[in-house]
Amino acid sequence: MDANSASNGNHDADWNTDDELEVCNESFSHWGSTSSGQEANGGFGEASSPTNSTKLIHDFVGMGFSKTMVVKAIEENGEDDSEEILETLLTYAENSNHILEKDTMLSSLVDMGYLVEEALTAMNNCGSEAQLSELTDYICAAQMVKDFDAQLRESPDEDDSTSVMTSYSYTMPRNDYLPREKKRKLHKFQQFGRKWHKGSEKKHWDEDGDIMHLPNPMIGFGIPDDPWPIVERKLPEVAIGPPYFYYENVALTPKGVWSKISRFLYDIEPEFVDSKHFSAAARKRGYVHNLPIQNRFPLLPIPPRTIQEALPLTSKWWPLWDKRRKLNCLQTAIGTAKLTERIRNALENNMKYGDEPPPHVQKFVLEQCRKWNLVWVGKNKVAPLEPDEIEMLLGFPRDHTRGGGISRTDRYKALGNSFQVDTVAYHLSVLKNQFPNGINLLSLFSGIGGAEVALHRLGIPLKNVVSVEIAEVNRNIIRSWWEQTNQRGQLIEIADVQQVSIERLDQWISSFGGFDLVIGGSPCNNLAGSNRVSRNGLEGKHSSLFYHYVRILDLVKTMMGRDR
DNA sequence: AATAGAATGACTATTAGG
DNA sequence: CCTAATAGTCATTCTATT
Repeated sequence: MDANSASNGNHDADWNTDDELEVCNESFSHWGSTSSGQEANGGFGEASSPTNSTKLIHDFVGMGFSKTMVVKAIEENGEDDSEEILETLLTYAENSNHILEKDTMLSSLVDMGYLVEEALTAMNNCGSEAQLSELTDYICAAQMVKDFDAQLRESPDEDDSTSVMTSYSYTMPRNDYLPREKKRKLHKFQQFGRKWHKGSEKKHWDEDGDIMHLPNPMIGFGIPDDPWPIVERKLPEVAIGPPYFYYENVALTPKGVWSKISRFLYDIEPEFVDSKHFSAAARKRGYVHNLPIQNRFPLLPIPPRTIQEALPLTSKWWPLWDKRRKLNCLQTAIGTAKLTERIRNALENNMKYGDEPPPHVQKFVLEQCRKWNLVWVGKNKVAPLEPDEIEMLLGFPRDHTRGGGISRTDRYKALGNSFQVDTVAYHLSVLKNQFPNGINLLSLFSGIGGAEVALHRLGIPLKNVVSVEIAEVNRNIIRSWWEQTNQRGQLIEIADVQQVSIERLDQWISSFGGFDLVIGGSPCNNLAGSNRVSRNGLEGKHSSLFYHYVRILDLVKTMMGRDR
């Protein structure tokens, strides 16, 4: 049984009670309700005028459908309405694809000796694109958790009060992560100084062996409706709030970066989550926080979790041999028009009569589609996502980044650097019961306000928000969102984290009575894999601003009376 | 025409896992 | 060895405004 689902029911009722929330709800209502029947004039007219069946067959086969399916569809619908035929063909394709894939996977698992129930749960949670090995790992790990749990109940453990660092009861066995002694304060700034003196030898500080490994599947301390029981984790004493804090960055960093981040954030083990479990696009991120991890609940409505559900119009053009159901990570740069043309040419020059393109062409096209997150928008035509589609995939209201004089390029950049709202909101949902009257928020590196949007969509009132964001266009986006959602609290905008001084913090804290949450994701420029120029790690020009997050969090903790 | 801002397209290495 | 993924940077070109 899953310990989670019991807690999912009690919060959704709150969703529509507030006026402001309804505005928000409206902007999401296009999901799932979009009908795909009204367009299809563009580029399709030629097929319907001389209606003889050979031409029809030729046209549809040219679109990538098999001849037998086309003939069958024409028999069913007659040859007058090409719209109807196309719909039928798409239904065939969808069904046969899904059923085939699902069925073979399920029977393989059952053949291997797993229970049908176990197999289905695993398939449900790992997504329809999951490999067999991923599914078996999932089932195996779930079994281990069960056993471990049973063992715990048999022999209640004795407390090891000798160590300040209490152990983490995470659901996966980990021998790779060894929390350090708590000599932090002095030690970490000594280390900080040492890094700057490194000269010729590049990776010296990675050599001490504490490399953090990423979990597989990447579901952190749990995702909605997953069967893994959540065990209470024990935080180091110094890490416990107030304030709560929540730090985020890319999961795939150079070696040693996450160990260091964790070391600076009170040795808390990062929670690595891939947002593909919350949305139709992947987003592998690490989160370090001191929030409770029990009784989380997801944002409603549940967003579409496949490309086909999120972007229904692309299904018309999606070839059978493109098996993608999830998008890759949404980045700041998009594919070029030249690439679209290259792909179109490759397909058209190799499209034999009534057949799929040859394997080497398929391979090339699929590689490029994955690399640049391209979707099918016409016959043999792929294109990058539109900004509003990215907004939707990330959980923002439609047109969140639109207007205010922001360029298309800057929208892509801002969105590519943002939170996935559903994922973050799931982690923050535990605050709702604790703060019925709202929270005071310190939001560092706010970007386009992912944290604010997540809290608002959770129905957690925002009392005082100090938002620190360097880009003016992003501050404009947050301010206009603040006004449009009729926030009653106060929004204080600061441009630079380096200007967040002790004096200012003291002033805010004494005037608000403290911050309830310090949230932020520091720049990943120098950590991200796509960076070919300056992937310098945590000490890079931008990414080293991480240390300001640590500085400010430490100050807030100290001023609020803990950790002295 | 001069200018600034926006758009374009070419540019790998480091991870992890099999 | 292989496949696969990856919140990006930069010089150049285009375009809108003056």
